[in-house]
Formats: sequence, C-alpha cells, structure tokens
Amino acid sequence: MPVPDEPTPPGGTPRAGSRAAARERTHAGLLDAAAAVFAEKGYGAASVGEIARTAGVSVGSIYAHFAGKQDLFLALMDRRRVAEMDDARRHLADGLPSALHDLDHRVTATADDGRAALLAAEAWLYAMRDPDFGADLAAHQDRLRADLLPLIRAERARRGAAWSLTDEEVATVALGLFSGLVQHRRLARDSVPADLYGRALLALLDGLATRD
Amino acid sequence: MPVPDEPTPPGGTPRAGSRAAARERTHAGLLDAAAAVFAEKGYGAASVGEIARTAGVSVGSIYAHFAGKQDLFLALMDRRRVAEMDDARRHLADGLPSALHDLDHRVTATADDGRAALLAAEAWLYAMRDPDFGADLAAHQDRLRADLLPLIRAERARRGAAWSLTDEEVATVALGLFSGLVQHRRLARDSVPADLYGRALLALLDGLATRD
DNA sequence: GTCTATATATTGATAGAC
DNA sequence: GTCTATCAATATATAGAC
Repeated sequence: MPVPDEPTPPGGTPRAGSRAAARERTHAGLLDAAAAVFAEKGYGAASVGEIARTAGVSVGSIYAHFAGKQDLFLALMDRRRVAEMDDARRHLADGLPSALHDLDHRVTATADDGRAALLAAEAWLYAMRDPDFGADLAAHQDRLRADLLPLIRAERARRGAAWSLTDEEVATVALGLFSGLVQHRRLARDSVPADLYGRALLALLDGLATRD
Repeated sequence: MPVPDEPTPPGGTPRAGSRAAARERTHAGLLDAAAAVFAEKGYGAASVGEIARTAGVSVGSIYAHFAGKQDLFLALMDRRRVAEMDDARRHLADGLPSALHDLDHRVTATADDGRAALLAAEAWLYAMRDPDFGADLAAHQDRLRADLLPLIRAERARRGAAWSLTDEEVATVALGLFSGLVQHRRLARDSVPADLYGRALLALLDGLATRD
C-alpha cells in the first residue's frame, strides 16, 4: 500500500532543535534514503554508500545509527509496517461498503506508487530467505487479516446465508487478490481496471452463499 | 508454477556424444545452477562465481556461453517461460472442470516448490527495473491469459447468464489470485488450504451472474 | 570450449580525528 | 555523532595457455 513512510519517534517526539531531534532527523532521513535506494536497486544490489549519499550523510554515520545494511533494511520494514497498519485501520473503520470503494483506490495507489509494491516484493523475498523476518511478516499479515474479519463477519450476518468459505478464508482471498492484482497492474496497467478489485470482491461475496 | 526447468535444444537435439551435445550439456547445466543460485541468493546477491561452482565449471566458461550475469538470468527466465507455457497448455486442454481441480494442485505445488515462487518474484522485480524485460513478462502473462479465455468463455456459455466482469477480467482475477495465494501460502502455509483457490474461483463464478 | 590467473572496481564495515 | 581514510573481501569480466 502507498504508505507515506512516516518516521516513528520512539517514546515521544523530542523538542525541535534539541540534539535528540537532530539525531531523529538523520535517523528518519536515512530510512527515507534506504526506502528510495532499496526500491530502485533491490536489497542485494543496493549499497550503503549510495544510501548514505542519498541521505546526504557519510558512510560512517550510517553505522552510528544502524548495525549495518541488514539492520537498516529491517528498521525500514518495521517503520513501513506500523504505517500500513495505521492506514488500514483508518480506512476500514467505517465498515465494508465504504471500505470496498476505498480498497479499489488502494489497489491503484499501491500499484502506481513508485516504491510501495517494489518494497513489498523485496520484503517477501527477504522473508523467504530469513525465517525470523518471515515470521514477523506473517504475523503482520495475520493482524491485517484480523482487522478485516469484523467487516466480513458483519457482511455475512447481513446476507444471512451459509458460506462456502470460512470468514478467515474470505479474508485470505481478499488479501491475496489484492497483492496479486497490484502486481499484475504494475506489469500491465491496462489489464487491471481501477475498479476490478471491488467488482471481483462483490462477485465473490455474491457467490459465497451455498446453493442448497 | 513448479516448472521442471527443462533444457531447450535450439533447432533439434544434437546427437548424444557429439561436441554440440557436450556444449548443450554445460549450457543446460549452467541454467540449472543459475536457477538454484538465483533462487537461493536473489539476483543481486547471486555471483557468477557461485553459479560456476554449482555447475561444476569455471568462471571463464560461463562467459563462453553467456555475455554475463544479466544475460544468464535472462536466458534462464526464457527457458522457464517456455516450460511454463507448455505446462499450462497441457493442463488446460481438458476444459475448466478438470482444470479447476488441477489448478488447486498447481497453487500448492508452486508454493511448496523450492524455487518456482522465488524465481517468479525475482523475475517480477527485475521486470520493474528493466522495461524491456517487463514488456516480455507482460506479453507472457498475456499469452497465459489468452489460453485461459476459451475455458472461461465456455463456462459463461454453459451458465447462460450475463456477467459483471468481462472474460478478460475474469482471467486476470484468476491469474492474480493465483500468484497472490501462492505468495501467502508460502509465507504462512496454514492460512491457505490446498483447495482454497478452487473454492474461491467457484464462488466467484457463481457470483458473476448479474442479479437483475 | 574450458581452464587458471588476473585486472579493476566496488562492496560492507571499521578506526580514529574532530 | 559525523566525518575522512582505509581495510579485507568479493564482485564482474577478461587474457592467454592448452
């Protein structure tokens, strides 16, 4: 999702102008630069040197903030996760009908955003090679799924019929279709119209009622 | 998809034992090694040295077969593409009902296969950074979609009702859900049961009939 | 066509001045 | 905390013997 990638001041925002605030600024600037470089080059090909240059600091300064390239990447992913959760909770709060229209916009925004889809793919690949990070990412997906569940439950109650998928499975399909359509749209924009996600989800919901 | 990654003898298979056959063997062996190393390390972190060592040849020998790391990667992706097309056409030939059950198996096989999903993600990321390769990959997806279309058309005719999605959109959703579920299953196997793809597609088809 | 040896550049990370 | 300078390791790619 097109996450604004906002900084996360740990334990309260330090007063502007203070030494702690300056440190926070470089810290956040490094994460911004990391997002740009990791997205452009990929994790493997990205170099800490270029990240430092992009952030406008020296190589050595990076190691005063992070243990190394890996730690920097993990910190970046952490920041994106909390931003994505905030974003999701804000947009899902109003119930499913309003959310459906919103989700369409999130598909296109995520696909058309320069870095979001790229970094998500980098994160998934990193997770495939680092079991610990994989567990973190899976837990994050679980939380997203959990946030989706109340809306699905309410919709099922509203329609008052038995479904051929469990609520959790519906949430999984919704999440899977989301990332799948984002990647397809990114590859060939014309093949994924802006409202396809919403229409597909509606058809799915209509078809879930078991037929006898 | 769990593509066997078979060699592609250009212009007919050379006689076994001939010099051309020996060349073909190393060529194919290099592609096999490339598949293993690119999947394990990722494109950026993979080194031609390790690929050579895995294939049991020297670094210099790689450059007698390929122009470099990039060319090797592209050749590998090319081989996987023709194998995937063969595979898809073979399994889709019998019509949709038989294909549906088969598709379920393809989701689990692709997700559980060691390299297929990894290399697919690497290919997508590479495509995001190389427009030419991106066009190739998009064209490949288009061919897959085209192969899916007859089955969808037949199913719509069988059900004899208007649909809220075009046939092409249904194909896109089917492809998108496929890759999305594969990635989710790879991350958290329990969240994606083996038959979820088929059940979701069935529900989608049931719900496509417009309601008035 | 395959090998060994090597040229050249870049990498992640560290040391020490300020 | 940020800098400059530098380390050792590794990268891609090439040259030349066989």
